[in-house]
Amino acid sequence: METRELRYFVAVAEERHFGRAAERLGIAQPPLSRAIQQLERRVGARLLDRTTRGVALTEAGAVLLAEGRAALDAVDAAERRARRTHDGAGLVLVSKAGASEELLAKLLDAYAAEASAVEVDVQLCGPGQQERLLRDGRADVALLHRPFDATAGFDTEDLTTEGQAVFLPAGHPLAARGPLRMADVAQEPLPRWPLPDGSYPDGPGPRVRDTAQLRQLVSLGRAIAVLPESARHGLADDVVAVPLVDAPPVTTVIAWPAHSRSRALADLVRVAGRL
Amino acid sequence: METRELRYFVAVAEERHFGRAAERLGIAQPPLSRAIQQLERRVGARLLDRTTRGVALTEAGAVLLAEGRAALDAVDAAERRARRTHDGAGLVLVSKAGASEELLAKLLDAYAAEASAVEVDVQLCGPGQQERLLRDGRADVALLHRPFDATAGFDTEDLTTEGQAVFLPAGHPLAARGPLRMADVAQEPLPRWPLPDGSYPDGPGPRVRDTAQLRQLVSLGRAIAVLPESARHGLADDVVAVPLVDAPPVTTVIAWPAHSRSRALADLVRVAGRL
DNA sequence: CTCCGGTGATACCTCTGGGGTATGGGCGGG
DNA sequence: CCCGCCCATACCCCAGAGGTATCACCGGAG
Repeated sequence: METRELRYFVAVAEERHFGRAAERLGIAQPPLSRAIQQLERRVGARLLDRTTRGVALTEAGAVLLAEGRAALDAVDAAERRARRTHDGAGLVLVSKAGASEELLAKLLDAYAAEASAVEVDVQLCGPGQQERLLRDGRADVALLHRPFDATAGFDTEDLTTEGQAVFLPAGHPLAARGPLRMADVAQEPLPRWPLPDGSYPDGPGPRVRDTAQLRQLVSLGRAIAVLPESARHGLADDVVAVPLVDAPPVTTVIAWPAHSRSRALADLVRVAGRL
Repeated sequence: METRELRYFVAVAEERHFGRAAERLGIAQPPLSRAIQQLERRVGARLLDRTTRGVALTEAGAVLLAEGRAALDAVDAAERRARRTHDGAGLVLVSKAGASEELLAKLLDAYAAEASAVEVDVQLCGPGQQERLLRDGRADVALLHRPFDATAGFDTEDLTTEGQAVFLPAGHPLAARGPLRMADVAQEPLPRWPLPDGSYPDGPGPRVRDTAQLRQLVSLGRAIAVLPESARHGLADDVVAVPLVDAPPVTTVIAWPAHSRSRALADLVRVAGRL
């Protein structure tokens, strides 16, 4: 199976429409139809149910969509990592903006002190995007937070575990009370995080893309946030953090693709483990 | 990057020789040379150092070889799993021959009793091959044994942990003594297991491919074996198992590709977790 | 030093098959 | 019932993958 065929299939499966998929791929619709037919012959299975209104995935098609996305990411990763190796670029570390800031700073300092340290390119992103970056080779290593981020398919090492706290504007009624419970904040307008496809769930609450944005909204009195304790690091005094005693603990882990074997990555992980 | 290019590159990188790689690929050498040049232009990096005696990998080439193999496995997996879904085939479970036999039997029985059970195709193989089968889609789920098997990149769930024992022919001098220590068997001719590439390390000791073979050799008095305790299950009385008190414990885990989401697999894992 | 064998690269040809345009067939909605 | 939307088919073109013949280069044997 060629990656071209797989890319074509993924486009059609996602658009559920040959015309739109062809446009997205920059080709005409008829060759796309033919390519999918050829792919179906090759796989030996019908992948799409065609109707006059569009297409639907068969069971086999759904499997090929899921597995094919992973395969395309792996191919992209191979190309990107080879190119970056040639360019002499260092490691790309990805972390959620505003999360584990202190830990990240310590890690970067400690690693930079190593004799064999290479340049570390830090990339910040919103939640749920790190896994994708790690999978398609745009990043080499990530800081993830269990149980929020999926660590499936990566090698990981636990770094720290901490409780969560409620972050409130200084004047908020709950700010004066002692430690809170989940029930205390159940009625508050919690922010909405994007789903994996980039859209937001319906409902009240402001839309946020990362913790840094959220911090600003809290400071503006437009939202309250439930975040790991360490998010209080570097906070101005217009936001207060109140421990949330019955929230599940959050573990920060360092994660990397399972088959990675580079010296630089191994050093970074070793340094992280010693923090 | 097309899978064809990647396959060509992996062949040349493995053979370290354009002529042999071309033969293996079933094409002539000149188009292979051109394809690699085109790949190097596309990646933007020299991947091979050509000499008049053959080729050597550059650093970028080594990265592309490692990542490319994983990517090709992922592409193969996508195709195989889609085909098997269409054919209505059930799950393929792979386990090492002779290992965890009782656990495997219980798992298969318990799963078969589920209302929504599908057919489970059991495939037995030698050590170190399960990961490959899981990665390239020839299997859906595996029983692995930590710390012997690499579980990196898979989702896993621990099933049982057990100690190891020495398996001896009934008349062996050590068979009469009580529990043994590692030092007691250090001088014995332990069997040689194949390396990941299929070859065997140099040295004394018989070559074995799986635990079932090994059991027969022990019974014939040609070898002694260090295996998890559960390997004593179903053993004839011409072989005795003596506990090895200071051997590292072995954990049997059930493992599956991280992105697998099939109902049948989820059921099987759930059943395994309840054993 | 020369020559030979083996290695990858180049030149040039062939023809497969991927992509384009034009058009057909079939179904749902107004 | 007809129009519009959507995917499939027919047919053409040419980029590019693959083949053969040959070259250029280097190491080693004599």
